[in-house]
This record gives sequence, C-alpha cells and structure tokens, in this order.
Amino acid sequence: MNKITIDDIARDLGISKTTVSRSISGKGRISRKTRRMVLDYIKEHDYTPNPIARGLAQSKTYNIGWVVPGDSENFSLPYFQLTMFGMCEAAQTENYDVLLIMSYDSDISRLENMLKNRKVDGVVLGRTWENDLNIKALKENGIPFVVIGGTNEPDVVQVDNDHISACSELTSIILMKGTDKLAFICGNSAQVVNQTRREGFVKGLEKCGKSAKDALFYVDCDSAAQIERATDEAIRTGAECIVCADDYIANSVLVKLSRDGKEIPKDIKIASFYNSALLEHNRPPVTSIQYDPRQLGFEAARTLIAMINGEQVQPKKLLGYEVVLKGSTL
Amino acid sequence: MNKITIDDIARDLGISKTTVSRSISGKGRISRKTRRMVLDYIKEHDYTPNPIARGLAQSKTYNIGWVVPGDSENFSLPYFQLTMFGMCEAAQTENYDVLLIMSYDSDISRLENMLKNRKVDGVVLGRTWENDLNIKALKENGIPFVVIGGTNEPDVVQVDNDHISACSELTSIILMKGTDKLAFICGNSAQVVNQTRREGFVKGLEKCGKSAKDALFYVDCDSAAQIERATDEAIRTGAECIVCADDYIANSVLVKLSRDGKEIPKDIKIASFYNSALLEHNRPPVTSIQYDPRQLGFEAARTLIAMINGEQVQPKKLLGYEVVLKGSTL
DNA sequence: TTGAAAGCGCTAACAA
DNA sequence: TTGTTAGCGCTTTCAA
Repeated sequence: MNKITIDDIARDLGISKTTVSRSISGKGRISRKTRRMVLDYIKEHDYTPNPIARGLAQSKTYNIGWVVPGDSENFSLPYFQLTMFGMCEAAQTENYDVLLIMSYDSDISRLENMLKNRKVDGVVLGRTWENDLNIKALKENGIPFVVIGGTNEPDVVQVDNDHISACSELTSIILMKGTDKLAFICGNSAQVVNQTRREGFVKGLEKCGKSAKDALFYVDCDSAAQIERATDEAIRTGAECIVCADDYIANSVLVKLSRDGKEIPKDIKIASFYNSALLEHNRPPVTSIQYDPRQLGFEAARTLIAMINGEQVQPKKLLGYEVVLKGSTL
Repeated sequence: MNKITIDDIARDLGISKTTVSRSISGKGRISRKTRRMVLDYIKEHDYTPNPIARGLAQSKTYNIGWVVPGDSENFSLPYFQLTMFGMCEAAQTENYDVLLIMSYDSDISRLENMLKNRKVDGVVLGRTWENDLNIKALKENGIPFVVIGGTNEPDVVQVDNDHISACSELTSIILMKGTDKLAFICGNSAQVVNQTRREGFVKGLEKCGKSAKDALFYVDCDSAAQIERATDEAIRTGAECIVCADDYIANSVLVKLSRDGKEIPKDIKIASFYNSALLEHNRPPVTSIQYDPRQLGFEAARTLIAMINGEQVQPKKLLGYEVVLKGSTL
C-alpha cells in the first residue's frame, strides 16, 4: 500500500514539508537542486499525493460531474456514452476524474445533492431542455458548468454540434436533387436539440425558396406508435421524403415502411439528422449527418476545466459535421 | 453558498463539535434531546457535511469506481450504460457516488492511477477477460471489488447473468423444435462472457443427446466481415439455425442474410444470446435471451458497498433471465 | 530559498 | 452523555 506521506519525505530528506509541497506543485521559489532531489525521491519511492487531503486544503475535488439522462431510450445511449468517453479523455489529461450524476427529466435532486456535497469542481450537462431546471440550479449555485446542446438561457457556456448548418445543408441538398414535398418527424420538442434541428430544416427549405408551409411537420413523436402514425400520414399526404430528427425516429420509420412493403427510395425517400452506427447496416444505407460525440464530450470537459482554472473561454463553440449521402435518397 | 461548518453549529448551540458530529452520524451515545436540537438546527440552516473533510478523517471517499471498456463497439454501449444506471441507483441509496474509470483492452493504467490516488473505496469491473489484468491489479492492491461477468480467478466476488442456464435452455429448446444442425458464432473468445455462452450452448446440445461435434463453431469473429464469412460458411455447411452470441453478431448476420435474399425462418433460422432493444424491431423478430443489465449493475454496486462496509457477501450471484421465442425460429 | 505554524472540516480516542 | 484533544495529509500565509 502507498502509505508514504509528505511528512515522511520531508523527514527522510531533512527538509520541511513546505519545501516538499512546493517541489511537487512547482509553485513558489525553489532551488533546482532541492526540487530535483524531492522529485527523484518521489519517483524512487513511488509516492502519490493524497488528492483528498489536497482537496481539503484547497477546497477542490479534482472531479467534474457529468449529468447524464437516466431515462433516455436505448437508441440515444451510445451517443451519450461516446460523449462520456470523450470527457474522460479530456479530464484525464488534466488529472481530473468524472463523477456520474443521473438526471431524470424534471427531477434534479441528484444534481442538487451533488452541488450541496461539493464533490465536484464543475459540471457538464449532457442534454438541454427548454427552461432547463438543471441550468437554473447550476447558475444559482455559481459552480462552473458547460452544457452540451443549445440553450437560450443567457450567459451559459455551450458546446454543440452545428445542427443548424448541418440540417439546413442536408435539407437543401435533398430539395435540390428534385425532391419536392418533405416531411419532418421529431421527438420531444421540449428538448432543445429537436427545436434546433427543426430550425435547420426550415432554413434549408428557405434556402431553396420554400417555407415551412411547404413541408409536413410531426413533432413530439415519442413512441414508436406515434412515429408510425406520422409516417402513415406523411405518405398519404404525398411526402416524397421523410426527414427524421434522429436515428431512433429513423429506425421506427424504416420498420414501419418495410412492414408496409414500401421500397426505399423508389416509393419514399428517407434521411436522418443523426447517424449512429446502429443504422449503418440498413439496406439501403440511410442518408444522414455524421457528428463526433466523442469530440463533443472532449471539448466540453476541456472547456469546463479551463473555466475551473479561471481561464476565459469561448461562450459558444460549434463543432463540425459531415453530410453523408446514401442510397435512401437516390 | 453553503459555507456553514460543524464548528459554527457547535458554537451557535453552545455544545462541542464532537456532539454535533455524533448527532449527525448517530454513532455513540447521545441524548434524544441534544440530537433533536442539532438535527433541527441542521434542517433549518440547510447544512450539509463536507464529504471531503469526512473522507480525510476516515480515509474514505464515498466513491466507487466503475471500470468501463472504452473500446467496445457501439452495440454493447447500451448494455454497459444500463448497468451503469443500475450502479448509480444502488450507490445513491447508500450515499455513494460513481466515478468513471475507462479501460482499454490491456491498458490498465487508468485503473492503476485511480488506485494510487485512492479516490475510490471500491471498484466494479464491467467486463472480464481471460487472465484479466484488471483483476490482478485489484487483488494486488487489496481494495474491495466485484466483477460483472465470470472469472476463474479464485476469491473474486462476482455478479453475473446466468449465461450457462440461459444459453443451454435456449439451445435445447431450438433443438427440441426439430432443428438439427446448429451453428454458433461469437466474438473475441478472450472475453469470459463469450466462453460462458459457448459453454451453455454445448450444454444445451448435450441435454438433447448431441455433442459439440454436431455443431459448427465460429469464434473470434470480431469484424462484420468475419461474421459474414462465418454466416456464409455455416449456410454452405448445412446449418439450419445460426445461434449468435450477442446482438452485434446477430445484427451483422441479419444484414448479410437480407443482402443474400435469404428468408428467415424459411431458409435459415436465427437466435441471439443477448437481446438488446436495438434488435427488437427486426422483421421477423429474433428469438433471444432477455437479461436485465440495470439490475446487474444494481446488484454489483450493492454488493460492493456491503463489502466496503465489512459485511460478508455471497461470492457468486447469478441473476435471472427470460428466453423469448419469436418468429426467427418458428 | 526555506521553514514554522496555522488551517481545511471532520472523526475518534480518551477523559470527564 | 458530553467535551478535549489529536489527528487525517496537504496547502499557504508569514517570517526568517
């Protein structure tokens, strides 16, 4: 067991523990020689400072909290987990660790508890809602935090995919290829990401001289049943292409279409605003937008730690994307 | 900000901070009256003990570590995340938090670091390998830990799905329905779960008077290409049913079959030893085994915390399952 | 450049 | 039943 402490080092080396502490942290003036000596000793004896003790002394935990929705459907799980991996990577390089905070829809008690306990130095919010209670709690608390996703709350540091550009680009490409009547299906519209994607969709319409009135909208489709109903209605109303806000929607639409014996893209085209690896094996492959959740998480954690260190950070960072055209919109 | 400390309470109430501490923890003798008084004060002033300070004093962190594979393919992500949710639930009830530890295949440096830093009181291992280096490091360190999955390392507390019973049951059911020639496809055989499922499969064969020689085995199929090759060969060799070790394999097999225009179950039957929600929309639905990853995580964390508290725990706990027969094996 | 001493906020022997 | 007194292992003034 690693039971050696800073006192042991000081005693063995015949110096004060202040000097040892300074040698380790690099703060304050220290002769190169003394510092070398301490560092060598540490290496040789495999000493690791106790982060709890350091935490107590500096009122820091060297942990960041990751608020992850505990109630999301299975399809979004990989997305969240990949952002989590990215966060861990970023945290690691700064010697931080990641602590989990489960959130359920409107129940923010887990987060509140964590804030009261002061077990984290900052928080990353994995998903944003309209009128987000988590954001309110975080603001009120004053702890540094960054959100992944958009928000119209002022003074919130955000990292997000550039959904607007991405969705508008994909939408206009579809239109320019001669498809005229589009249907848009999305889930819970209280989630900011669904609002943003809708906005991008409309922008894409407008870029091609159309407006929202020229398309069909099915929002708040949370269950498979609702999505299937929307699909049915879209087809009956003459939609030529169904644009799905995410892969969960796309999957349900695909199942429905195959059950009805519709052929893609002959009978109806389909595109998705989020491409998870889970859809990639579909026949035909689905036109979609490719993001990098891992990078998203990385950026969020990196930004957060910079904030914790008192650095100035960019208030809103948008990451890139790639529109991938495939057989489903040929 | 919650800046009130135990000293403030002691001063305000005219008692010693020991008494305050005791009132909070409930340890030692305390008059009901004093305790009430302290508790009331705490409630009124919204005091929360500083867990860092408590941690330093008791050499405890009230964190448990969750070793999660950072390199698993997307299909297993939901499984891992669901166990993670279960862990969080269990941890929460005991006032513990969950800290992430990413692991990559054979690189256990993250875990070693965490152990050296003593930022967790115990560890849950999310996946087990043959000759698992994580297990060795944990044993050597002496920290309490439980593994999810099987292991032949002695003296390791395990929580696992009962893969042997489940797989053997499903296998024998398929055989009893008149299917004769089975093929088994699985991924990396250094992962214990794949070994265990294979064992269950063989046991199922034996229950029906067959042996391993009567079936086709394709192990270490890690890539889609390998799985497709295995599928091809299985069919050419006369397999009537392809039994897939998990949903990732099943998905690739399904894609391959549909591309080749094979009809399920007419041309070939298919079953999976793990049913994720990701496959549930397949047409026809796939016969498979249903586990509850959330409960698995819950049980693991609960057991770990019991160990941390010095309680005696069951060395090996197997959880239930459900064999779900669907159209793919009709 | 170094050291002494006083915390950080809590727990736990030991006394009273 | 309660209080006194040392810590837990580190950081950080303030002096030397």
